[in-house]
Amino acid sequence: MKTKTSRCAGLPDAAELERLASVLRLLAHPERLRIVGRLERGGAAPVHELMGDLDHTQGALSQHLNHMKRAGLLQAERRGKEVWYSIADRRAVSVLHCMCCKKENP
Amino acid sequence: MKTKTSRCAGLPDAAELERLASVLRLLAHPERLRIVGRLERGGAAPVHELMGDLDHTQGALSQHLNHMKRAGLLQAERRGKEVWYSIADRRAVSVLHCMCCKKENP
DNA sequence: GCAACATATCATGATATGATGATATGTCAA
DNA sequence: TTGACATATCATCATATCATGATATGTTGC
Repeated sequence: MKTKTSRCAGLPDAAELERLASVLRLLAHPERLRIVGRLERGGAAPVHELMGDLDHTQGALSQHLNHMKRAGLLQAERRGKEVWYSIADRRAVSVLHCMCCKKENP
Repeated sequence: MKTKTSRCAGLPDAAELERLASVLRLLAHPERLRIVGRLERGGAAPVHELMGDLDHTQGALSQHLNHMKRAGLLQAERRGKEVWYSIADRRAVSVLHCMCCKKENP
């Protein structure tokens, strides 16, 4: 027996692959990778602090944060005037770490 | 002391982040994720076999393969009329596995 | 209410990426 | 050398993404 998926058994289906790809698209951006790294190392932070650490304009940073939040990668919590962001999906950190490994096969 | 990068120490520099992001951009596509999964599970294969397994048109598949090859994610070897592709950068597989994990934090 | 601050959203033009169909190149066998 | 097969590349159009600057919303303290 040889179906179209015989060598792809166990792979996510089309809809799930589309979801995985859409999350990866968000991570596939240098500034957003920096945001993930910053939040991993420095912990949760309000936007203006991230602005200082990462050297973004306010509008651009806010859009990056909101995209990642809507995708579930980050979570946000308002504390008074500030909104504190932190990592909500550990796959963001995992992917960053994966990418920083050596690429060679063992 | 509090520099702009004090909470980002150890993160890759801007050029390296751009390189990581460009590799992730390639993986951030459902069809290319399927190609990685197929090559991981079924091993190296010529293009026409991938075409059958993955249900792509020839031109589209060839372009995906070549993009990933140029980025070093895949490698290609000609055997007679055929060109056999296989995975060259294990990060491709790692990222796919990362993405298939549960997203919840422990 | 108003001022000051923190964050979010919008509008726009520039650039990148993707799908498709056509065409070109390379390899082998007869 | 010709034909058949395998793969690569090209041209084009449609769509998505990005950066930027302007503007809007929400929060607090006075």
